[in-house]
Formats: sequence, structure tokens, C-alpha cells
Amino acid sequence: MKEQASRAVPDKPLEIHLGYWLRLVSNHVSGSFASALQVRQLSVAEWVALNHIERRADITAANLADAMHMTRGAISKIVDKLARKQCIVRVSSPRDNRAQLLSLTPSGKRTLPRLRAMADDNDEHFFGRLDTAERIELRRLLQKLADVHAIDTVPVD
Amino acid sequence: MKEQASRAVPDKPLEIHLGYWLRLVSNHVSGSFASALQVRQLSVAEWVALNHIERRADITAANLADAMHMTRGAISKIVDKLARKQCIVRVSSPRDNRAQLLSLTPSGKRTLPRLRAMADDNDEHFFGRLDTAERIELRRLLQKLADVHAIDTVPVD
DNA sequence: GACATCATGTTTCCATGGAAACCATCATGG
DNA sequence: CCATGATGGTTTCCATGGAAACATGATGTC
Repeated sequence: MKEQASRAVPDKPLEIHLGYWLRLVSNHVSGSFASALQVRQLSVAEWVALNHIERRADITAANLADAMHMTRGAISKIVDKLARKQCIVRVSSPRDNRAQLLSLTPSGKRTLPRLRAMADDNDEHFFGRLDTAERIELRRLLQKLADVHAIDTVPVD
Repeated sequence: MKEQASRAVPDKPLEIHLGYWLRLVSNHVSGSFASALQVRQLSVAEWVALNHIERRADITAANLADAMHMTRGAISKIVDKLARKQCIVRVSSPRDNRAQLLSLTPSGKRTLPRLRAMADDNDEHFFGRLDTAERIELRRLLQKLADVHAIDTVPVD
């Protein structure tokens, strides 16, 4: 009598789901990076926004929202904070008075390399224990998942 | 003159970080599951709490907080919601009048299998496109990361 | 036994982000 | 030209979760 598997609690804990492990590790990595950024008075979302603005100067808030998979409402607040911190400036688009073009201030441009170093360190700290092959494989698997589920549906135009 | 790599924007986008992909995919998986749970009027956190309570009946709120890596304040609210939804009951511990023992109601026990099926479906939907070897490898890598960084520091007693 | 210390659970306050309503500005069709 | 709709950005409201203060009960020390 195999310990009556019928009425017993099904032995299918949360840990059997890959999603569980993904969330566990992901939250930890992001949380650690958030702590690191905190000494610079920045949030992860703000860091991501700065990156997008750096890569594509004069991006509009709506495009930024698409690129970051966030709502325009949330972006509005983030942009507001970054502007208050003198990291970016908002300029009305000459061809559309509704839109505002976002770009880095000199101060913003100067701080980005340091932030990037922190991001590199954080990534290295977490994934450094994997050897090169493992890191490549992890990246491949994650990209495959993103690809298969069209998570990279980022119009950004 | 290699397009002056000095002053140019360093070509190190967010996507080079494994943490970026981890967060991207993880958020998507969790978000999808959250949507699925929504039709049952449950949040992901509530689902996780139900699982822990099922696995360890008469767990205290403090232990649940440890197990879920959340603060007692947050757990207090989650437990409150689950109690209001008649999924669990709170009973004062006979040996410690501060502590309250949490356990599933019959209704809670009945709904858990359906929730588990939803979780299984969600996981299968997202990771089903990976073949068996890939899924095993992904699990191994994530567990290795959790292990190396002691993310599983779950006292739970 | 009295008091300091600690643990449990709740509450309050804060920050974040989505949903939806809103206003201003384009764009299009009549 | 103007009415209608679409779009960009802001605001308000809501839900979630952490931080910290709090009240209550347990524990330890003297």
C-alpha cells in the first residue's frame, strides 16, 4: 500500500515549476541591483529608461513606454523623476506640440558609465559562477523563450 | 579611424546582461499566470501562500513570511484576504497566544487542485517549446544560481 | 516576581505601477 | 472649415509590498 497517494497531499510543490525558479532567481538579481542603485538614488526602472534614452536620443515618452513595456502613466512619473534629478531634459517636439523629446543632460551622460559598471558588476556577481558554456546556454534558452512567446514585441516606432 | 569608439555611445545595451533576459521572461511568465489566476479572484502571492499552507498545515504567519521571503506586514494582508475568501482559517495557537495557526478550509482544499492545474498549464505553455533536455538544463542552471547565492535560505523552522 | 528583551501580528505610511479618465493636439473625412 | 476620432502626456484611483511603529504576549535575568 503505497502510502495512499490518493487522498494525500499531491507531492507537486511549487518547485516543480520552472516559472518558480525563474521568478526566484530573477527577483533576487533585480533586488540586488536595486539595492546597488539605491546609493545613487535611482530605481531600476529609471536606469532602464536612461539606457533607452541614451541609445535613442529624442525618443518620445510614448515610444519609451513601448520599449519598456510599461504604461504611459508610469513612464510619465519616471520621466518626471529623471528630469527633477537633472538626468534628462524634455523638449517639445517642433513637429508635434503634444510630444516631448527626451534626451540626456551632460550630467546624465556622465553618470551613465558608472551605472553601467554597476550593472556589469551585478551581472558578473550573479552569473560569474557559471562557466562560459553555461552562460551562453542560459542566454540562448532565455532568448528562445522570449522569441517563441514574442516577448520582444517592441515597436519602438 | 574606427568611427571613434571613444566618445561614441558604448555599444553595450541592456540586452547583454543575463539579468535583463531573466527579468524579461520571468515577468512575462508571472504576468501570464497572474492573469489566469485573476478569473479566480486570486493573486500570485495568495496562490503561493495557499501552497505553503497546504504543505505545512498549522504554519504560523511568521513562518509563512519567511517561507515566502516577504515581510510579516505583507503576509498579514494576504492572510487576511485568504481568510475573507474562506480559503483558510486562523486559529490561535494553544501554546502561544500571539501566534495564529493557518490551515486550509474544505473549500480551500477543494479549489487547490484546480489552481494547481492552472499553474501546470501556465508552466507548460511557456516552457513547452523547450525540449526535455533544454528544460532540464534550464532548471539545473537556475537551481545552481539559487544554490550558489543561497537564495533558498528558507528557515521555515 | 519584576523588569528588560524579544517575537507575533497589525497598522500606518510610502513608493511603485497598472487602469482609466482627462486634456491638448494632431489627422482625416465630410 | 469643422466634427470626429486618434494620439501624447498627465492625473487620479487602486492594489501590492516594504519599513517602521505599535500592542500584545512570551522569555530570560536578576
